[in-house]
Amino acid sequence: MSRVLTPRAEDFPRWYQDVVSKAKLAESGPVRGSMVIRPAGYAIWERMQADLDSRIKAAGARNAYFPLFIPNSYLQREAEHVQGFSPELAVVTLAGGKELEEPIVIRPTSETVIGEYLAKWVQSYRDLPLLLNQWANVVRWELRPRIFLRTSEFLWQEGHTAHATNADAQAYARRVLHEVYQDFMVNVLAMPVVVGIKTARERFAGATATYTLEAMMGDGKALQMGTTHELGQNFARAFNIDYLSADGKLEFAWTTSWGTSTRMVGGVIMCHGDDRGLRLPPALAPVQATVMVVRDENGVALAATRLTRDLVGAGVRANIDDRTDLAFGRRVVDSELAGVPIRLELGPRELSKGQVTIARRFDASKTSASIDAVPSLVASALADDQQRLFDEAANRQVERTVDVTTIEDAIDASTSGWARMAWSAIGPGGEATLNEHGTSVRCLTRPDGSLPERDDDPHLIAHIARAY
RNA sequence: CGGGGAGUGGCGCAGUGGUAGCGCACCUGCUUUGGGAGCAGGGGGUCGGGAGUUCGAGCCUCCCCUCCCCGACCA
Repeated sequence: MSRVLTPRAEDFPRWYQDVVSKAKLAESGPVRGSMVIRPAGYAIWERMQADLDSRIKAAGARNAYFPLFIPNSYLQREAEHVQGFSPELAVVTLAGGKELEEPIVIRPTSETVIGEYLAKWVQSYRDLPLLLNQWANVVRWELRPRIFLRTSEFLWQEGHTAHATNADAQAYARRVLHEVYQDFMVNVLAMPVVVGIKTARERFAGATATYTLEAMMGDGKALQMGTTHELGQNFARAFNIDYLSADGKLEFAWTTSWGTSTRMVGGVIMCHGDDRGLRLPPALAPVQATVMVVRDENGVALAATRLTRDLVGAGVRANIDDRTDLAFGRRVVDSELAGVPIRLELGPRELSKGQVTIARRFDASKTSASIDAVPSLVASALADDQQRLFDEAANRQVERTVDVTTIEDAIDASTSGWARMAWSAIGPGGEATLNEHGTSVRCLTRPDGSLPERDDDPHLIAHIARAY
C-alpha cells in the first residue's frame, strides 16, 4: 500500500496541501494566488454559510449586496484605511477599451461603499441601529498565497452596522463576536478559540478596536478565524453618516464591521485533520454518515438503501456508497480522506446477522450493531465525536500553551505552541521584537481569559504565537 | 524587492550530445472485490520561449518568461 499523505510530523504544510488535493477540496487557479474551490470543498463552505447566516440573522442583521467595484476616491477618504490596504489593492484602470478617468478598486472590503450608502439611509435616530451583512468575494493581492488560508480572492461574509452611540456599537461588535462567531466555532466547528482584542499594531486599518478569535492548529501555530471591529466615528465622519437625535441634534453615527471567510475551511483542516486526512466535525460535515455496500450479494444493496433512508429519516445527513466496482480499500481511504464522521459497513457478513459495522472517523474504532439500532446509535455517536473533537483540540491548546516572563522565552515557546505573558512586560517595543522573530501578539485578554474593554486595560495577558 | 531552487504526458519525477522514458492517474478486456486489487493491451508530450554551437540539442552557450521555497504585509 502506497502512502496516501505526507505524515503531519514529517512536514505539516505538505500534509495540508496533500489533504486539500487528495480530498479534492480545492486547487490553485491559473492566476497566482487564486483558488478553485471544488464541490467537496464548497460543500463545507456552504454548511458554514448556512449556519453562520442563521446566527447573523438571529443577531438582527439583514443581507444585502454591494458592488465589487469601488471608486478609488472612496478608499482615499479614510486615511488609515487607505494606507492599510493600498499595498494589496487590485485596481482597474482600463475598461471598455479606454483608460478610465478614475481608477476602480476591486473591493478588498466594503466599509467605504457601504459607508456611502449608510450615509444616505441614515437620517434619524429612528433609522438606527442599521444592521447589514453581505456574502461576497473580496480581493487582496497576496505575496505569499496559501490555499484557503491566504488567497488573493476569497469568499466571506462582512457585516456592517451603524449605531446611535458608542456603547451600542461596542455592544454589538462584542455580541457578534460571542453569539455569532464564537458560538459557531465552538459548537459547529468544534474549535476552541481565544477571544481577545488586537494590539494597536494588529488592529484593522481604520478601526478603534479590533476583536479576534484565534485558534491553534495541529502544528501549534495560530490562525485568526474571524474578527469584529469597532470603527468609532472614523467612517461616519469620512462618509457623513449622520443623523438627527431625539433632541434634534445632528450626530455622527458609530459603525462596526465584522467578517469570517473561506479561511475557516483551512482552519478546520489544520485543527482536526490527522494522518489519514480530514476529520470533519459532525455538526459541519456535509455528509455525516456513509452507508457502504461492501459487496452486493444476497440483497445487501437493498438493505443498505433502506438503512440510508432510515438515517435520513432520523435527521442524519447520510448517503450510500454502492460503487462495488471499486476496491473496498479504495473506498474506505476516500471516505477517510474526505473526513466523513461515520462509515457504516454493510456486507453479506453483517447482513446474515442483521448487523452493521460502525466505523468512526474520529478514532478509527469499529463496532457492530444491529441494523434497527443504527439510526439512534449514529445520532449519539455523531454528538459524541463532535464533543471529542472539541476536547482533543482544547487539550492540545492547553498542553501547548506556556506562561512566560521574558520575550526570549516567548519566542522560544512559539516555535512549538503558544505563550502567554503580561502585556505590560512586552509593550510595543517587545511586540516589534517578537515580529522580528517570526512571531506575534495574537491578542490580549484579561488574566481570566475574558474579553477586555480596551487594549490599554491594566493587567492584560498577551497571547503570543506564530500565525498563518 | 533580497536570498535559494525548478521548468520534460493530467500529477510526481528520471533522463551529461545519438529513436523521449518511469510511477501514479486515464481508456479497453478478463479475473477480482471485507483496508488504495492483478494481468494483458492502449491513448496521451511544440521537453517554458527565442536565438546560437553541432552532422545531430531535453542535455552545451546566451537572452527572455514563468513557477516554487525562505524573509517584509494580511481574513
